[in-house]
Amino acid sequence: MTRTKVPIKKIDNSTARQVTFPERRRGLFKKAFELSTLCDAEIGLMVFSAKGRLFEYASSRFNLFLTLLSTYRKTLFIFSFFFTREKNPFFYL
Amino acid sequence: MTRTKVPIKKIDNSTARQVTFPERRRGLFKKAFELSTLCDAEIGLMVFSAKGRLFEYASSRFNLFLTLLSTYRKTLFIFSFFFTREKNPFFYL
DNA sequence: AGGCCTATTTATAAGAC
DNA sequence: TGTCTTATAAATAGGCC
Repeated sequence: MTRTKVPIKKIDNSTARQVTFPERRRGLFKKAFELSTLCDAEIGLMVFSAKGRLFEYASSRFNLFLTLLSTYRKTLFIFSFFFTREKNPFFYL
Repeated sequence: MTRTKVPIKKIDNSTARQVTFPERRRGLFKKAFELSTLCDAEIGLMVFSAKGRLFEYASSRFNLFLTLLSTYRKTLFIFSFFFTREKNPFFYL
């Protein structure tokens, strides 16, 4: 239920946190798509889960931007260690 | 008022579109902050207005990512021409 | 152009299964 | 664990100033 108001701080319970993550992630991506569509804006959005998994959204032209970024894969891979709490991040941009 | 349901397509009226943009942009950034905080996720979000103005949000560790990106300013500047409908974009990453 | 108001739509937390 | 439900919180469209 947003049957109850939830304070905006890290959810203590791990299970509850893992349930909330995909729900709100989906909501965020939907909002990004709507803003881009309604207002003719270009949007790039990257979300790393606590375990370092990457989810991304890009409006049409932004795909060019992400393509550009892929040029720097090795550098970004190094940086991935900063984004994850895992010692061996399982994603690769 | 969401007194009426709005179809998700480009808002025809320019004034209405310009009113909606900052409102939904604020909403999107808030959602990004909430997801990052609640679920311990790292988020990078870039929004270009139709005129090419940049708005961005980054959760804590993502600032390192944006710092990295600044290394490629010149390349991104060239790309800015793809993001904007203006001939002379007034932003510079 | 920007800030409040508020009816209505939308998002979502917790339950049920 | 995943899907569906539903009560409630949150976002927001259009008015008004």
